[in-house]
Amino acid sequence: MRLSQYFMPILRDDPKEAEIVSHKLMLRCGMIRQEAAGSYSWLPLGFRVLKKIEQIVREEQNRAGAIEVLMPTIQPADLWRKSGRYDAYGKEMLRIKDRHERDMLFGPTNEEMITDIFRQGVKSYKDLPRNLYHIQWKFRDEVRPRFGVMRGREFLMKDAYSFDLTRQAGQHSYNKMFVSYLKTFARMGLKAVPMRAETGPIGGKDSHEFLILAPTGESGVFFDQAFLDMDWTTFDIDYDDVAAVARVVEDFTSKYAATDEKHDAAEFEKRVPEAARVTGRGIEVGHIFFFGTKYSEPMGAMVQGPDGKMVPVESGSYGIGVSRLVGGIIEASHDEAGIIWPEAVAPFTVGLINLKAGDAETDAACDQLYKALAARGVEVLYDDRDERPGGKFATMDLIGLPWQVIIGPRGLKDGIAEVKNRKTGARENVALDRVLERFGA
RNA sequence: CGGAGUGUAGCGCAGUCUGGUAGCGCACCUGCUUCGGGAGCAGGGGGUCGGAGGUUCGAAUCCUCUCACUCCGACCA
Repeated sequence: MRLSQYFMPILRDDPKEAEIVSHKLMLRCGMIRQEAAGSYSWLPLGFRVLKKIEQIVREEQNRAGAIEVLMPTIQPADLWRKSGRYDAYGKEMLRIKDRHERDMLFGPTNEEMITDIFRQGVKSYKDLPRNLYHIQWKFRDEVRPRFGVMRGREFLMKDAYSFDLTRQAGQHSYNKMFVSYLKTFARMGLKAVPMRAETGPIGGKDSHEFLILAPTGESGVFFDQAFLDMDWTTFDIDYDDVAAVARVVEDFTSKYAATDEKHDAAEFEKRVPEAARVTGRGIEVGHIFFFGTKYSEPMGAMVQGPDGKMVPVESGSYGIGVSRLVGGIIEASHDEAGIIWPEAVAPFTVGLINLKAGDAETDAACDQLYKALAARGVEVLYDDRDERPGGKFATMDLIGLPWQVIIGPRGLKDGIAEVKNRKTGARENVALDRVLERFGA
């Protein structure tokens, strides 16, 4: 993409409504635009990141055996009356009437609808287990939305729902999601520590939330330093191996980790040596629940067991805040100059800087490299604008692409480009004809 | 939902107390000089002053109502 033809409205000053760093940076980079309290348009740069995150989530859900569907944002109220949550959910649920005066609502979550879908399609224990998910916009009419996309009212969420015949099978489904969450967040460069959680309005028996460390997080967190030293990235797992999956869960839940709601100071001090006690703030990026038959019973989601008897299915639900992750990753990865995108979610991999647009030789070298990179599938944002170098550097640092390739007359004399790593700041001179291979192209 | 604040150009702000031609910086347009870490000079464009009523010869400014947004607390992917 040529920056001269892109839509990326950069701001030099922080908009005053932004309080936390991710919100400021997203606005300054032109990633989002606020439309109402807690409601944002996603501009091209932000949209690319959102889609990258969504795709990683999708791949890891599929890998763990979940099956993608898509349910509507607007739901009929009757479904919720059946589960008893229409009244219980309170004002957070946005209620709407259609032209026939039928009660509708903008879905804050989908337990009811998915259970209804499941009920129609599955009658026998032979059809279990199943795990259905979708990635869809939710609306929760928060009393006080804030912090940009971190606590919006409208937000993109992945929610999965598992259905099993027995408690034990349900536990395995829960465990699979637990492990897939570790992998999902790790792929985005995050260490999301699983912590035992309150079940809240979703209700149920077992629950963990996944939190990433960030000073602006909304929850206080207390955990064992050993978590951060664990291997989050390389463990490979056979999701059908019940014992192996359970071992990973066991491994990641055996150490102390709690949010302030569940924190027990005495236990913390007993179980964690002083030097290893980490206390700080965390951002919740995922939350999983095992709730047994809480919804299947009232919703009549029954299957016929081997003995011919009807039994309610055991189910769980599993959420990842996809749009929140965009902010969360920035909170976890930025510096004074701007964002530092982990490569897996970066809107572009390479920022190509033409230091002297209008100079025939520099233009030619940049154009050639730009086309070659693009042709080989490297995502490159080419700053071909006629601007001064300082502004270009500042913009590129601000939007935080992992790599910068800097080409100007000075280096060009010797046939070299400069390659800069945004994260480390390290620069190296690379012969122009070697830049392609430098990016695996 | 309680408490506190703010609405003036794309962004940041002054002007409001004490009514009298709507301003500044950045950004944007034109020209010249510049050009490896946010340049200089000159010229220029852009505003229903959140909205509606009222007071007044005259309202960004005073009065009434209203809407939106932000922050602090209780709740949450």
